[in-house]
Amino acid sequence: MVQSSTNDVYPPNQVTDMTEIQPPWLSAAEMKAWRAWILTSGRLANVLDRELQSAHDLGLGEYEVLVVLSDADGGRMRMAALAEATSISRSLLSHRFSRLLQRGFVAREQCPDDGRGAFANVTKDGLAALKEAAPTHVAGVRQWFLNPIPNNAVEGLGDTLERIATNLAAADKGGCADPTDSVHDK
Amino acid sequence: MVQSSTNDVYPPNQVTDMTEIQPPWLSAAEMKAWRAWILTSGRLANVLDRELQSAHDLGLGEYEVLVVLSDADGGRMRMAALAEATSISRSLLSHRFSRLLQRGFVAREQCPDDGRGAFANVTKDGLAALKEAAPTHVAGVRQWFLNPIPNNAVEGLGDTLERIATNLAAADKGGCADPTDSVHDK
DNA sequence: AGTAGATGGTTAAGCGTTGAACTACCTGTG
DNA sequence: CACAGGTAGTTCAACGCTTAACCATCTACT
Repeated sequence: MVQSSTNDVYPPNQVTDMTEIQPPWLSAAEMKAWRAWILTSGRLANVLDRELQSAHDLGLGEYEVLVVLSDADGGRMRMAALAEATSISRSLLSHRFSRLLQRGFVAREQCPDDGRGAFANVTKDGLAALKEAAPTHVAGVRQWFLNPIPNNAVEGLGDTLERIATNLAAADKGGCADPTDSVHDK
Repeated sequence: MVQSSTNDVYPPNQVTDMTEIQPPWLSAAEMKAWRAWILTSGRLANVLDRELQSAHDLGLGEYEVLVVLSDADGGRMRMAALAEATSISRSLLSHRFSRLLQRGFVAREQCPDDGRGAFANVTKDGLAALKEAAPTHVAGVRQWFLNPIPNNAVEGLGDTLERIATNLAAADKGGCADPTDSVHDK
């Protein structure tokens, strides 16, 4: 069905010059980076989630909610802001939040200024759970994510990832505004 | 509840020298890279999945299955190999596969050598769907993932990601073997 | 003031994913 | 040859996530 060793969906691998190809397909280096990204992002989330789950009965997503919340001024945030900071939908946050609520890790607080609004709070128990889980998490991040990165590359990688994340945030909000932030801009 | 502007779960930000801290917490640069990773990986998968879903009624995961399968020799693979190549569990693959099966994009084939085994095949329709969806997908990858990466950084990033992915693959298989592949090895 | 539309947040129903249990088959050992 | 244990793949039940609808409140315009 497919005779050559490569498909024609990603670029044919006869083309190995990575500097010229633009719209239609991906150069070899681009494709390698993309496929590695796909594999890495899936596996990394899985491994870290499992580590956290089995050691502390806390999902990576729940952990993130607690981290962001605990880092917020006064340990509280509006739900919408929390959703955005953790990059999940309001609906999903609502679900996650009520799971954390049942465990006593967070609390709701009426917002005085806005009758619709609510503040999310971390509780003492939530902070305790966070502190307990943090070493596991940080060790996992170091082992699986940071260690394989060359020391002098961490900073550059951070910049790049931040640029990608920022573009995507704009996409999620403004429907589909084309990203204004490309490093290839002259 | 939290007085300082930072929490004590990720490293206190008094510590800004990123070269020395090791086991306990993350340096500022490390933490920035990690948090950007978390945001990026979630958002990127969401955006690309939505693009593909709305334009071609195909999930990113399904697309990946078809890509890997179409790239395989003869357009067929054993289920377990396919699961590993796409980095998902056998169970999940089984589900995804049967969804693709219902749409006629793939087919099962008895494995002659091994009575338990099965080959996964891409069908003509599957390849057609793939070809149709590919431009959308590649455009998205370029726009959201590749464009924000400095041109000269793509290759290095690909190497780094591949290293991370390889370590994680080992972790998923051999239970919890410590990663032998760290760039910090002297 | 009164109304239309936007926003904050939750809820309901359906679907995808997960992990364990299960069937069938293969492999090695006595 | 029999049997124990491992492997390939699917299925079941539980759970988390997504989408759309929903209510309440706020804002802007007439």
